[in-house]
Amino acid sequence: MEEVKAEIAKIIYDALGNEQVSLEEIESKIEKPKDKKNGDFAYPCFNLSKVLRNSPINIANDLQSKIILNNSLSKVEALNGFLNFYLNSENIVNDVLTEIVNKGQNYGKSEEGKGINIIVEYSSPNIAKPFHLGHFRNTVLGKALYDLYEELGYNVIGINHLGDWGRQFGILIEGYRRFKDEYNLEENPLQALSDIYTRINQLAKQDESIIDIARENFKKLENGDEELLKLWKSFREISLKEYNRIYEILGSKFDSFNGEAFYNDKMQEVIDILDKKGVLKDSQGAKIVEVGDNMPPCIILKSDGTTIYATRDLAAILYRARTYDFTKCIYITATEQILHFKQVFEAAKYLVDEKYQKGLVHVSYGMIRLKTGKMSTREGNVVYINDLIEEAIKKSKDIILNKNPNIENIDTVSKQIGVGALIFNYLKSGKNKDIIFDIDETLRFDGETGPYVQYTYVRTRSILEKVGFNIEKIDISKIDLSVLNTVQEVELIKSLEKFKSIIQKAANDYEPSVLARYLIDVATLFSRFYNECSVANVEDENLKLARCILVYSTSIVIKKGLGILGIDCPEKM
RNA sequence: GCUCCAGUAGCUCAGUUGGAUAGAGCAACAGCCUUCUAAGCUGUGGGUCGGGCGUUCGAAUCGCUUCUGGGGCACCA
Repeated sequence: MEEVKAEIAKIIYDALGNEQVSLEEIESKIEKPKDKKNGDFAYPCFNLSKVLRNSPINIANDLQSKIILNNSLSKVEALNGFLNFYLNSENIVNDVLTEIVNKGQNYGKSEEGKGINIIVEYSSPNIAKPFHLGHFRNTVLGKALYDLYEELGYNVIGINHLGDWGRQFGILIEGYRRFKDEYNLEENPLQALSDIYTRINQLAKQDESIIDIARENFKKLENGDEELLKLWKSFREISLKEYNRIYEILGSKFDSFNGEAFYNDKMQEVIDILDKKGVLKDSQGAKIVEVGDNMPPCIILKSDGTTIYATRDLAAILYRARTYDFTKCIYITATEQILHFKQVFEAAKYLVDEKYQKGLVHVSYGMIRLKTGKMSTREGNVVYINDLIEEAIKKSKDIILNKNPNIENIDTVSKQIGVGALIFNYLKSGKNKDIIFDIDETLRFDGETGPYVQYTYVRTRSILEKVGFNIEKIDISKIDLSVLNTVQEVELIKSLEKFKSIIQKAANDYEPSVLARYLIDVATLFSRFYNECSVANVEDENLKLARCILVYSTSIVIKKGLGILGIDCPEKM
């Protein structure tokens, strides 16, 4: 499509015959009209007005008469001072469908990232606590970015920077010792740990000696006390087991689970380097690095001499630069950490080469709140992701049993649809938006939702099954695709053409919602086609096959697109 | 106080390298299943693009200012 833009620029340039306006200038002004009635490309003539000393309307009319179209364009029209170009749709129809059929599952893939390493750090829950909605948004975003970059050919490394170290384990260990017999650690061990943690914290409010014991516990843990280390490891395992179950459902991929504990012995080097460079300064008893006038300094050592999260993040940057030689290292966290990462990234320039420092990216997302306010484990107003998934599956099962009682694999399908609705709901709007959790809104199944897109896919499969279409047995060069000329067909094909650039944009903007909304578009255009153009009942064999190819192509794009977002497509629903 | 994000239809949101009558979904109302799954499609109504000023041939989009909501502002992560 971009080539056509350059061609149009050349055509206008030739027709204009005016040296004062450069080819580049013209090309940069060419835009895609919002309304398809105004063609596929438009050139606004307003800025020519001064140069040519004429009204934009006259200029457009004049240019229209002088323009000589080439093969890829069907017509040009002057309207309201715009020159509107219409593409020769036969070419697009043929090019797009042929490409999809030839590439199949590889349609949309790019090589631009070949040999380049990109890290996506995401999910990163604090262990010993169940997954809640906040983690969910993070995880789903990260997984989508992971796949988007993979689609562009990058070598992606997914890192789950677990919150698996810190004083809270001192207190959890104490709680565990006191109350472990009162909780059911067999059935739902993670919930039990979390309950114990809440309880011991309550108790600590009244009994300060518990804090002292906790501090002592953590110190022992840091010094490698065998018994405590064993306990800590079991907490970590219990947590990971449960998290992995959820990651499986969401399609998340991790190449490393190195969390905070992993960097425990790697922070001294950071301190030494900063000290040696002379940037480590004393301030109010703490050791800090200055990071500019408009930001508070980055604290490296607290006044009690212990490290802090910034120290750990810096150690991770150093380690990752050495281990992964990354070109980009993307951090996904909620907006509340924006300042923290600004400070850390600034301080990192004393630690790693410019290449790595420039590659650090913080992708932040808006908070999820309840109607009653911010989620808080302490207050007990938390939405656990397990409960939500269960509810989503139950709802989709009810609907399926109602609409399609004889379906096979009901459990698999209701899981795919329930989870699809959840994921899609959290990816369809921009990541910066705060979300107020509303169970009815979250579990919607019609309109702009995951199930709608999945349903569209099912319809494509259903048609192909009915016709007995087999892509392996098709020789596309023997089919006249130019018969696909209705508005519905051409618009759908044009939307399929955009797939590659959509992936590109979604990755560049760190914004999977771009892809989600695109899939809604494709699904809507397919549904219009579906309503207007019959496939199975067409008598003309060539038209039937041509339409089958369009249906098949649509199915490829939807399935791939949803897959990137972490959503499975059922064949029937 | 400083700073970041958000403010578009009753609700949830698209649309920001400035462009042609501001778009969807939900909700409401009216149609479309003897034909490939109606979780769908078509149509109707619904808008001071938070307010103001400015830049421009042209502003939801850029600048300034102001209001509202949310986040952050050194020893939590």
